[in-house]
Amino acid sequence: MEKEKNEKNKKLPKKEEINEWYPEVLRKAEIMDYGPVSGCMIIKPYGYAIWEHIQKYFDERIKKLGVKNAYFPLLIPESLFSKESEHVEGFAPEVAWVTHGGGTKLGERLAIRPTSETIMYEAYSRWIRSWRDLPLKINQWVNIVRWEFKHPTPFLRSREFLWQEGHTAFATKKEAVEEVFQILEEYRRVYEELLAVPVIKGLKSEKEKFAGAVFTSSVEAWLPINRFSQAATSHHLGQNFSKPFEIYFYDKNEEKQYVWQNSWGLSTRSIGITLMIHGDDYGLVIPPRIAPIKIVIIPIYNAKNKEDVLKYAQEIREMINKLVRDDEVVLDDSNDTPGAKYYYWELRGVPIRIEIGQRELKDKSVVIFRRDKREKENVSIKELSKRIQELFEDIHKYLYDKALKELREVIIPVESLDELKKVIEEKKAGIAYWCGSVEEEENIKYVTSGAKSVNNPLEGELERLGIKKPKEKKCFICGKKTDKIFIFSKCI
RNA sequence: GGGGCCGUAGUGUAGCUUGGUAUCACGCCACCUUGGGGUGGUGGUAACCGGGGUUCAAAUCCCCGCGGCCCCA
Repeated sequence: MEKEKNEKNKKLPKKEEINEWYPEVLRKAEIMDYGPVSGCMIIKPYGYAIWEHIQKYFDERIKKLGVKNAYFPLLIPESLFSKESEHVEGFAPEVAWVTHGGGTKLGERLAIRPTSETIMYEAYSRWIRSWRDLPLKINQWVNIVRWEFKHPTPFLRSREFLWQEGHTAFATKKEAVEEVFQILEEYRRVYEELLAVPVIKGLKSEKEKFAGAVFTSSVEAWLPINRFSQAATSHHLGQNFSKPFEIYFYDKNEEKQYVWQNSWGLSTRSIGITLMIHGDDYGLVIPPRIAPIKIVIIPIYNAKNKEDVLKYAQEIREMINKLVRDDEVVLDDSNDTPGAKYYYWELRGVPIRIEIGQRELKDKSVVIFRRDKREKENVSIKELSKRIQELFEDIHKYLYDKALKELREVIIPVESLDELKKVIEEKKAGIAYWCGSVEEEENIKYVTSGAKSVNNPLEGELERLGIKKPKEKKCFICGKKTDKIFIFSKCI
């Protein structure tokens, strides 16, 4: 009986019980912990290091596009927050308000930012005067509070989260719209190149677009909880904000013009998406490019050869230090047995493990274990550096391909609402030609008990990802002719 | 938005029906032992989610709050 219990604790079945697997593994691997308030979690160092990788990568990319970082206040006066009507309506239900300072009731409530359009644009209206002030491209890395009432899920749906929000202003609509897709492509890169997660670039439906936007584009990822997740968004705001906020400039002809604006964001949800997709029954599998610890070295010795083996392990470590940062390699010389260390580091998702014992010492080699496939191989130290680099690439590719295969298999072409209903009941996603009407989307949600439109994939996306299209180019509900294809699914 | 289940050391649990010294395992610390997939031993550490009520006495019964999970809309 006790043995049985111990065996059970070893493996964490991901597929069958992912809703328990996910928070349990995240906590055991020390990615996060719960805080005292529901939906507000602690990101522990091992999890935060992943965010730092994402930040570094994206920050460098946007700086090349001329974006500068800044910081705007957390608190937004209600009057300012309410200036754009669609925007307020969209966010009002989930805004957390500061109403008191100490014991004194404030004259005006202050919103804790659920997003920073309003507080930034108040400043933009003072900063932008001439065509020479444009384009203005500012980004901030900050926390956000949105008071969700659904069950919180670590990283994927929490009341407080971290993100970057870019807010840009242009003289012309053309420049602004171009940038929307430029940024969307950067988000695709973050997911596919860094996190090994395939995503679909596309446009949100009228119903699902950002409150206050002219249109919203997104990248979307499929999760093993049988839902799509909005992985990042890039909005074109048109002049919806510049008019109420009076953000205008005088052009070269001395004519007054309102600016054209965008906003775009990527949050810590990206961490949740990545970890949920790649993990397995042994715990996390962290893609090499963001792994806080990339290599763990396990020395295997007995009383007689301990010194020699450890010395050899040290040598190997120094070799590796040329490939990865010193803090990204761990030489685990603690007193646990090798097997115990294997399980420990596998739970934490370290991509590569190097085992070193008497045998390897003798023939100047090491055993390399790759976390993704859980396979071992023997490598001579001459080949070590090269092989590690190959493996990092290969692990990334393997994880990406595996996720892509699942994405392809889960999107099913449908020709009617009944078919969509069936597909959603089977916990998959549907793809259909659809006219995009808000009423029809409400009906879809009702009939399928909760499915939404995910997005309208951009030209070429479905081909790029190898996703099948439906045949007839007419709306699967009203039958009207249309060229627009949408994916439908439950979402988180 | 509606309904249900649950909360005991860091983790997983026993105890709750029928109120009376809180069980076991893992983990953690020390020492010995062991070492190529969770080595074995000895000793130690550590808990009743918070508040209120009932009672001589509450982990146990009642109420409120906080938190976690599930199902339906």
